[in-house]
Amino acid sequence: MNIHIDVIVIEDNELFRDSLKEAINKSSDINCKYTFSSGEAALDFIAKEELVPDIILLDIGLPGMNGIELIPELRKLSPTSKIIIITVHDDDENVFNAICAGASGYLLKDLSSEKILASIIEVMNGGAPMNSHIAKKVLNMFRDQNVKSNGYSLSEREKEILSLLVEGLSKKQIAEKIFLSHHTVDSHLRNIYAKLEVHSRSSAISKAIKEKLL
Amino acid sequence: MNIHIDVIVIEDNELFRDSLKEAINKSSDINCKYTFSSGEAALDFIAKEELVPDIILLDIGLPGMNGIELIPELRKLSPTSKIIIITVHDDDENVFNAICAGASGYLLKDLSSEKILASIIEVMNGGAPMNSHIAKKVLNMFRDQNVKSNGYSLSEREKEILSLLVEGLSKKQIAEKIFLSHHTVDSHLRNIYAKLEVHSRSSAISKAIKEKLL
DNA sequence: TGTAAAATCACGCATTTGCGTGATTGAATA
DNA sequence: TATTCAATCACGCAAATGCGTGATTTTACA
Repeated sequence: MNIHIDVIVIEDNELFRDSLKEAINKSSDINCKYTFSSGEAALDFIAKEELVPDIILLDIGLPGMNGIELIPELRKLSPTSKIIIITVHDDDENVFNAICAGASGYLLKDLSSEKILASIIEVMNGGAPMNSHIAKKVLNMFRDQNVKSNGYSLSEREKEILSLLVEGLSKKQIAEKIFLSHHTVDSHLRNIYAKLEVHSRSSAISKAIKEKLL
Repeated sequence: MNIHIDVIVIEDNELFRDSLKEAINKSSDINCKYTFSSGEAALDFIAKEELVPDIILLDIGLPGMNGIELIPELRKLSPTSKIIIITVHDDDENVFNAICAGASGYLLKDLSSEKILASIIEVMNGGAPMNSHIAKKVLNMFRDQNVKSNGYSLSEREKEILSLLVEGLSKKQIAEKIFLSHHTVDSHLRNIYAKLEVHSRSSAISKAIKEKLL
């Protein structure tokens, strides 16, 4: 079979850009015809030539528009292209933004050319190659977003009522729904407010959702 | 220097368990003294012997308590141990639960013994080795959790007021904070409710947070 | 230049909410 | 056995809320 993968490189450092291109073109299956030293140049060319690369190797630290900002623009012009970030920036914010913008891989610049080629293949096969420290960051961010707090020791009844609050029901509606007097619901609400240390329905709802209390 | 990494294996398949142990013990730096065929056996032994392994290789499909349920228990007994999942289960739910429970790596069983050893080293160095398809799943789940909806075409002013709502302020407080008449705030609120298609403050707040409107 | 949308302000009213201040019952726990 | 705590119910009141029904002024844009 004759696989053919088209790659473009967007990287402002001339040396690294050329060495990436060279490394890629050593492979028979993977081909790099175009490289760009800025996001603007790449966007112009892609728009004009209606270029649809399989893979875009993208640096973050670019002159003018940075790599992260570039991702949505690239995806507009060529939605099927997979984007692999290759950068020195491994801080949470950049990683977070790149992933949310839709990058398919996140590699650091210390990588050998063999591993970069392997990563391109992985992405083409539906994978998401990542530097293992980046992966750790992603895992930690992911976990932190999904920890269920439990520190307020709400009773089951209170959790039940809190979740109805979050659904937008009034005291009266809650009372009807779970067959209680509205006085009882009121009483539960006060206890909930006390435990959550809030003084309004709004704050309780915010806290419940943001801190994943249910 | 003389690194020494203690590994235990929890895996019910005898063949795979033994082959893992053997592969690990071929390395001079990494050592596997104990293996277990069930979570319960591992927990008992760890508790009794006060074992503190550096790495726990953990299967998901175990008899009795499954690997995911095991993670919190293992972390209680030996909080410093890093857990690497090695399994055939690559569905979203298992991946999600494993990560949230605090796994440091997620590998599939088709991996060569060299790569497993390399993964152990990576975890010891603070990384999180992951099968690239698993990584893709994590990336997708992560991205999906962080997409900002924008489909309600709220104006800037409305977003501002909505965010103050979420903070728990009353109309009067909002009015004072942004130097408006409370009538004006009321008016904005009604427009927000209309755009979000809700009829209460509670529902608006829930929708704003859950759908990441701010 | 005209028009539509956004932002501002206003009154009245029925309903809802938060809170102070109680009480009773039953289950769990020390 | 005593005591604590969750769950239930009750009254009253000041404040806040949602909504109907207006109006005027900016701002954007076609």
